[in-house]
Amino acid sequence: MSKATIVLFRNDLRLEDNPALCAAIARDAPVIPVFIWSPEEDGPWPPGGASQWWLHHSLKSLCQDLESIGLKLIILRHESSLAAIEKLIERSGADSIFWNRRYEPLLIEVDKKNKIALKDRGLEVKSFPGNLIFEPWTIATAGGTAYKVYTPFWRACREAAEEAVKPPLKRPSQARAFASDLKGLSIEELDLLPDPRIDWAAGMRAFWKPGEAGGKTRLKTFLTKAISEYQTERDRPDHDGVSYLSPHLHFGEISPRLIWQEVQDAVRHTTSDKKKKNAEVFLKEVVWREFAHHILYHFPDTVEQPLRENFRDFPWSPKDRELFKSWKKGKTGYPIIDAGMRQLWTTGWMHNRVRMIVASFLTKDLLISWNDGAEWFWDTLVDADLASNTFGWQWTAGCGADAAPFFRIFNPVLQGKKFDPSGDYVRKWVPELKNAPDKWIHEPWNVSPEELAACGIELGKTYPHPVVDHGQARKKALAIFSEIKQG
DNA sequence: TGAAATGTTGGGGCG
DNA sequence: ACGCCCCAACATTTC
Repeated sequence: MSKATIVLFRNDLRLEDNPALCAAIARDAPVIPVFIWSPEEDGPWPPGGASQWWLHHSLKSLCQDLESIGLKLIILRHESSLAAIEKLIERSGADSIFWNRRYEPLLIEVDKKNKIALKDRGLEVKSFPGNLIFEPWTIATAGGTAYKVYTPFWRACREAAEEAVKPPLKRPSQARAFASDLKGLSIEELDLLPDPRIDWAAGMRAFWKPGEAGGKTRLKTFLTKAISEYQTERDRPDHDGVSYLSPHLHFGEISPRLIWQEVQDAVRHTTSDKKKKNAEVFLKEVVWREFAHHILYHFPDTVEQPLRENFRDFPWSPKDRELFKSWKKGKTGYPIIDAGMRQLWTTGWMHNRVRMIVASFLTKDLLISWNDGAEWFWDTLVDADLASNTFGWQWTAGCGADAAPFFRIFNPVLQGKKFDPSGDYVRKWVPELKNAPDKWIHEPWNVSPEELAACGIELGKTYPHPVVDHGQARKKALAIFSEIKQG
């Protein structure tokens, strides 16, 4: 039996700049690309509903892409990835297995154990850096410790970049397929899609194109247009000012190294200092993602526990089911909050500025634990990523790395007026308010019932009263948070 | 990658 | 012309 190389696909569902795949092809033996669905290995964080929808479509796209270079993706389903791999080795006689690294604490453990077990069987096992620009252990302070503050981390990355950021690997044009037929499952058999009777995915389908080509298109579009105004436009949920790359990055449909490179290329010959500045701001955002992974790698407990220990026993309110539900469903009576939460539910995504606003509202106005917010995001976001999600929530709650100070409490009305000045974002996602004028669309409780009626609004009926008074909630939060600010 | 409270300044109205 | 007061507008401090 001819020797073959297994390539595991996990969160790197792409052909371009895929080190494991390229290395396998370079080995000049048949290549067996494999995807193993083993959500049990994610422990408490198996992919949520929105992520599974994305994964289904991304796998479809990957299958086609692999076919175009002569390969057939083998899809397996097993509680244990090791058991699935061992079976496949028996059937194929493969003598080596390559993969790109993962960085979530539990998955690092899985991959470590698998590596040892497979090496013991005499296989050549190789892991590659593919999903981050900077491996988490390569960036360290002068004292050799992990960074906990973003700016010095950014500087360290920026400095390391000239050396560390290698040109992305080309998309392979041809590969040697494994000769005999290896039976696997169809994508449908993984049963990743939500019940088709409730067409929950309609909004997601309308907005997203999962897969490598979709990611590439997003990047091209962004680089030709929005990047030039990124610094200010990225804060505008009512505009198209962001890259929309987050889900593509999470599933590895696009490589962060490729993004880095293409951004540099896009401004290399420009004479516009402004464009250069804006591109740099975008790279900084890409590196926030790296920072989140850096933190998760060095502080694996942060998935459940706050990084700052003085938050360990923080007196979060016992979760009021009704209140929490009003947040989840976008019925808090605060237009910008409700718009964001409904955008999330409909499209599987929320604008980053609005994520900060709704997260501040949950943790500071409602005093509900960031863990509960993180869980909801995990299930509903197509870009749900353990590192970024954990990091973002701890940041807002004030208990994480380089976190927002306890007194930084977003005012949903002011944020709305500032970043959605004409109310278009609210009108799009909260149609009950579509006839409200710009002037008070972010604070409908501050106008008379007559004025509301003229716009077809009746508070408590067509649109909810605010579930809490922000002014009072803020005072309460300040009192509670100030208790534990020390340390 | 906040917002509110408090402090300061300076122009204009007015006696 | 002058001082006084008022109050935006802006700056600083505080939470």
